[in-house]
Amino acid sequence: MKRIGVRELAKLANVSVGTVDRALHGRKEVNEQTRKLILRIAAEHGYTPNLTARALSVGRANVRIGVCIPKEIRYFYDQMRDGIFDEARHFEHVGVELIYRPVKRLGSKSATTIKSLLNDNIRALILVPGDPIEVAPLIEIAEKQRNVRVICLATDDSLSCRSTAISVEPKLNGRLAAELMAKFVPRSSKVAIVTGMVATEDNGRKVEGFSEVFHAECRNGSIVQVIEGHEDEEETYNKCVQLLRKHRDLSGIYISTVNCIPVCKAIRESGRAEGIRVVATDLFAEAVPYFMDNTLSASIYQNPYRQGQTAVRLVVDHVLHAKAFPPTIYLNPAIIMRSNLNLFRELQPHDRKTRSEFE
Amino acid sequence: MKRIGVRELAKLANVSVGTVDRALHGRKEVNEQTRKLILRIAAEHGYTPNLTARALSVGRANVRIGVCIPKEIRYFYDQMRDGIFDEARHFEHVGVELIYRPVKRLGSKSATTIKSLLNDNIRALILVPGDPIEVAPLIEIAEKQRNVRVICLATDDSLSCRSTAISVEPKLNGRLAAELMAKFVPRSSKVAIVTGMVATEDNGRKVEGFSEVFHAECRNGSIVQVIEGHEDEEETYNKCVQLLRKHRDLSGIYISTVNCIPVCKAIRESGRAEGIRVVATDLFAEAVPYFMDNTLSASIYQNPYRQGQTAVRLVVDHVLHAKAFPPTIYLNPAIIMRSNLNLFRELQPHDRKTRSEFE
DNA sequence: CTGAAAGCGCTAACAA
DNA sequence: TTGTTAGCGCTTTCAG
Repeated sequence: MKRIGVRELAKLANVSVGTVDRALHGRKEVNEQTRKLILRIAAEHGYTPNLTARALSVGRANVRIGVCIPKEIRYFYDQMRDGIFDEARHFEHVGVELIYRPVKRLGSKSATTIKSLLNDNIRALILVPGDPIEVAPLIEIAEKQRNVRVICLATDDSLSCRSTAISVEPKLNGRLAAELMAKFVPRSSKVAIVTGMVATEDNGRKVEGFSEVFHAECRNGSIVQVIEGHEDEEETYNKCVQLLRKHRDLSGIYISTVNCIPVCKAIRESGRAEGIRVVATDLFAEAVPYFMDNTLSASIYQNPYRQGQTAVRLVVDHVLHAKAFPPTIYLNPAIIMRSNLNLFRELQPHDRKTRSEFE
Repeated sequence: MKRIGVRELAKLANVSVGTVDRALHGRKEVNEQTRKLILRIAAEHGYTPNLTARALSVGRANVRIGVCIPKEIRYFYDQMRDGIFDEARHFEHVGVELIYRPVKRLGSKSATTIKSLLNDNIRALILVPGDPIEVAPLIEIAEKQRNVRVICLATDDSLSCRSTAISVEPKLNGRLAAELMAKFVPRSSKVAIVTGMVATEDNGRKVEGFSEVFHAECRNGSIVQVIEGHEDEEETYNKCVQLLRKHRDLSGIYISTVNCIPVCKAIRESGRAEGIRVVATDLFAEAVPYFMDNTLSASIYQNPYRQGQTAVRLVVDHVLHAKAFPPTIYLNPAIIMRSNLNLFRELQPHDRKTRSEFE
């Protein structure tokens, strides 16, 4: 079926393109009768606007998307940003435009940034909610008052009425780590968990997931300790040294945070890398040597690039194709091991030109 | 910096927009001198074409993509097709259009289909090369004579001059399987490989990769047998039964083909699922019970959906953004285990509407 | 309330 | 080899 345009619509309704345009956009300056007529004809003929033409006519920035993500913990959010930008670039010609206003760190108060974004005539807002309690009311305003679709990345703000959230389910993270661990270590093994703060919802659920599956899969296995490193290198290192000293028969450690280096160091220095299997989280260049010497057995990768990509894709689908947002999107985490290590984006050369977009 | 257009370029170079256009597109009908001048000015002013305008001007359906992939081994190619179609739909409005002419099975002679596609005025051709020897000359014709960019999916046709190929490197498949296996089984373990035909290049390289890494990672481990099942259920089953009978101390099997059911059946019936770790390839619904009862420990997933998606994306980038094709794209295989099983597309409800595009 | 007409930036057909 | 010009389909004045 041949696509129809405003021109033929006008002809069919015996009006001018101007009127058609007004009717299609529900502007007020049009007779209710003719408006209905035009809409009916449009529907009958399956009219869909040519978005390219619209973008051209209206002069870019049809679809402004605000982006507010942290700039630090460089690896993770760098990848996320790349995913967002790469994807957005593909939809430039239909008028997609990003307004990028990063905050310094995940903890940073983002309220003012978000507010400024909301005043910038955006259609959607992609953000990583640092403090859910601070952010939730802003999301409320965005969605309800400003008609801005909000997408949470990396972690959900379930308190709020965000349109959707994209993340790797933290519990799944833990479960997957546990399944690997249970298959790596012999029965009756003792393992430990190193985390940031259990109080953080995400970390708590990772620990929960790990614990459930580990007990189910490793016969007679036990989790001897859960260490909180508070994302601090030194604290984590010291606590690990103690852990290793205390449990001479430890055979596994699950690191549920990205902060794995101090753990690896402690293990390596203890000379017990052989006997201890480590499952970590995410990936960055400094971790590579620990994969190579087998200190790290595997890592659960949360795919920040794809999270970003997916967010933009969802917005595009929504505004351009009127596709509804799914309530939540749980991505599948990847498992990193020595063999596939070098295929991950984090380890590609930094030149943006040569780097593939297809991790 | 304000963006500059062909118009101002023309003014700056003291020529007309027509000439600018010709220069920018490296068409022959333009003086080498003026071409250089224009390009220099364009570069100096950081000219980038307005893709919206271009898309509009050039009119829709300017990017026809031929698709010739098998219809059978239903799961894998179904997913691939979905990936291709989903991605193409996003670029409909810039004139991307698919011509889908599947062949029955991977073995099927595809020459006539491909030829018909080539006569259909396509800009690019996405195909799964069944028989490289049969297909290579056709690719040659497409690329050299018809100016059609050819993209090989799932497996490379390295004989040919295809623009690019997207696949999971078979050797990596094997290596990853071996790394998992080596971590699952104790040292000095005996394992076996079940494959289709070693003579097939892909299968051969999988076996090669597995063997390399397994020997390196499993101290004193050995591969006691490589079974060729020729993708036949019965043959595979019988050979497995024999294998199990012969090697009472077998502790692992790597199945390098998708045909894992007969292997699982044989193992389960032997009552030795406990003692044998199985690493399989890809995923389909019938395999799920074997994951649930731990007959299957893991599977190396080649991500057909993403292969398809990536192919279309590459073509779009190429024609719309003049991006060069990378010589080869190796995707990262995913590792499927019990915990993340249900996140894979194969196990989602079949309703296309609810199914997410983001495995 | 409606119609006519001028572009948005680029491509391509035709003229010179 | 180069210049001129008419659109692509839509939005948006400006008149009526």
